[in-house]
Formats: sequence, C-alpha cells, structure tokens
Amino acid sequence: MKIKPLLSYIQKFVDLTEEEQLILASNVICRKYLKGQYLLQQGDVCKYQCFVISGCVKTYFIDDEGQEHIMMFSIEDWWAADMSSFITQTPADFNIQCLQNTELIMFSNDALKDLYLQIPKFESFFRQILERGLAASQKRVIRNFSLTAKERYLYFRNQYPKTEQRIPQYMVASYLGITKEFLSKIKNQLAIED
Amino acid sequence: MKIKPLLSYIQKFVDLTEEEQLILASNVICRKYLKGQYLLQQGDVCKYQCFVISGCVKTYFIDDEGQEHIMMFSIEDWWAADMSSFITQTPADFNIQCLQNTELIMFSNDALKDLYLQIPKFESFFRQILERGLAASQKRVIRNFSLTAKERYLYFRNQYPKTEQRIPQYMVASYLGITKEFLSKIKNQLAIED
DNA sequence: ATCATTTCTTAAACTACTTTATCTTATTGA
DNA sequence: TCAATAAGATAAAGTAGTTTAAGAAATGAT
Repeated sequence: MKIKPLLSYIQKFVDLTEEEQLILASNVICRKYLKGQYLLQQGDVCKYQCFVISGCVKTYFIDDEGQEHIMMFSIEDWWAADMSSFITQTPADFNIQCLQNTELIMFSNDALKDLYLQIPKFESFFRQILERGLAASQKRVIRNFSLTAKERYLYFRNQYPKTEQRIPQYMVASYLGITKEFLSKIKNQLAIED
Repeated sequence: MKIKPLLSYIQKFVDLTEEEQLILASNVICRKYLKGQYLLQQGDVCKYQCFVISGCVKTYFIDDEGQEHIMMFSIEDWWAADMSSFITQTPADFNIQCLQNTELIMFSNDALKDLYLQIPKFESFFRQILERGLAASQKRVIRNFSLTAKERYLYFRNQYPKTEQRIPQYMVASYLGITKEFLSKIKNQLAIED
C-alpha cells in the first residue's frame, strides 16, 4: 500500500537510506477506515500513532455535561493520537473518529521502540515532529486566551483552509471553543462587513 | 556548579554512562539570574532550552492591547523556552522572566545538536520530554474549553501547589486566562463554601 | 422526486466573566 | 520607620458568548 507520502514527509526532516525505508515499511500498519469509524474511544488505551495518508479525522473530548470539544483535525500529512494515553499506556481522554473515509499508516508502541533502536535518525525525526507539535500547541493556548472568537475563526480559516472545507460548521465551532450558534453569528457579521 | 539535579532528572528517562555525563556537562551553561531578569524578550531569537535548578520563571505573551498572558511557570525540574522560536531560530512571541533568583542549566541549539549526535540516548531523553510536554499542552487546551474558571483554578491549585505559593495572585489569574478581579471573587466564594 | 435526517440560521433571554473605579492591605526600600 | 509602591478586595455596570427554541436549508437514502 501507499507508504510513499510518509517517506516524502520524513524526507523533509531526515535522510533515510533505501534499507532504512524497508525496515520502516516492515514495521508499520497500513489501513483504511470508513467515515464514522473510530480509531480510538475514550477509556481505551491508545495503541497507535497514526499518520494520515488521505481523508480526515477529529480528535475530541466529551466532558461531564456530554459536550464535545475538538482538540484537532488531522488531514493528509498530519498525525493523530492521544499522546498522553500512548506514552503511559493508560486509558485515553480523547476519541478519534474518521470524518471521511481515511487511509492511515499506524505505528504501534513496540514498532516505534524498534524503529528508534534500529534507525537513530528515525528518533531524530520524531523528536522534530514533537517539537513542532509542542510549539503549535503552546501557541494555540495563547491564541485562545488573547484572541476573540471572531479572530480565532479568521485565524483558523487562513491557517487551515483545506480543513474547513471538509468539515461541518458545528465542528469548527467546537474546535474554536464556541457554540455553533455563535459561529453562525460571526460568519453572518463577516458577510455583512464585506 | 550544580549539574546533579539535571543528571538525576535525566536518569528517570535514560541511563547515561559517566563518560556521557561528562560530555553533557561540557556542553551546557550553568547560570544564575536575579529576580526580574529576562531569559528572553519577545522579538529576540530564543537561543537556549533552559532547565530550572532552583527559582521560578514565567513564560508569557503580551498581546496587541498590552495584556499579559502567562503560558507557563517553570520551577525546579521544569523547562523553559519558546519552542517555536528555538527550533526555527525566528523572533520569539514569548517573554521569559525570572520571578525569583533562579539557577539554570542552558542548552544552546548547537550544544543540543552535538549532544544528539554524540549521545543517541540523549535524543531519546529529549523525545520523551517533548512527548510529555505535548500531552500536557493538549490537555490544557481541552481544560480551558471544558472547565469553568473556578474548576480551572482548583485544578491548578491541586496540580501545582508549590508554584501557587511562589507567585502573586494576579499571575495565577493570567495563567488561568481570567482577570485578577475574577480570581479574587472565586477565592472568596471558595472561602465561604468551606 | 420525496421523505428523513443532519446541518445551519435567527433571535431573545441569560450568564460567566470583564471593565472601571475605589479602597484596603502587604512589601519594599531608603 | 515611614513613605512609596505593589498586590489584593469589593462592587456596579458592561459585554462576549451561551442557552433555548423554532424554523429554514442542505444532504442523503430510497
């Protein structure tokens, strides 16, 4: 199956030899999921780091009042996992569900450990991915404090145009931390302004 | 100077030989800062990953309206850096300032690169730190969406009791994403409840 | 085409939190 | 030790965003 998009992605960070690419290929699982299927449900242990080849998944949390809060969307060349559950192998807080039919490359915990040992460059690659992820997450915390809902929406629209087109509006609202009604109002305001 | 706390911290993640510990020691900078001094000012490039030996620093962002938003506090055995600025070597969004006299161990970008090459285990260590950091940051995003200000304060108080005692209340408010007036009100409510 | 379901819109009442302003209480330093 | 400054408390008025409820539009299955 298609491992190529992953290889070109990795190539942006480190140079793998053909041999290393083969080792990599033999340690991953390629899988297709249908729209609506779950990669992870909260309470289960997160067994895989998932790299999205095509499609779209959402990672979200359901709070005590039953409200859904979307932590992230992952499309091509993005990752999806409950990092906390994955590293500690404890029950997950997050659910991960496919919003479209989705092709994934999945790394189990054992596979990753093997890869880190066999290909030191692969550990360097993952470190760099994590650095970027952490930087992005920290900036998001600050945006959520310092920007209004409208500004957050405009930022999202600019930063992730491909994502917005693929998902219903009420999920964008949940990602932004507002209600769908209020997002609707914001969009109406923006339409009037132009 | 005191590199021991760092070594025992690293030991929780990987086993370094004595030789590797010496290599490490020769690649870091130990420094003391006084209360009020800046490790980083927004607009400058973040040159170091800082590990706190003693004292306390805050990492924060000043928005267009001049409002301060605290991203994190770092005390003993915590890290401080503008990750985004550090990895891309572009101007920082965050300021990092000492809230007390503070002892640090600082890793420059070049030192880290060297260490990753010379001690593969060290790259593994850093990967693990980043995994934890990312997991924590993602959970914080969700807490900020799903909890009320009061719940966020109680969580902070439980999770970081040592930190709360060392910093003024208005900074706790900024960390929680609320005004100092509202935190004052919450604390008053909590006092009445008991 | 048509019915059912999901998604989006609108609007009024409501609430969690902010703003502004004034006052009190700690800290700091000469 | 006393003034100066920083930090915290209180309260009234204001606002960004929620809740509730009802209807309109889009989507999908048959």
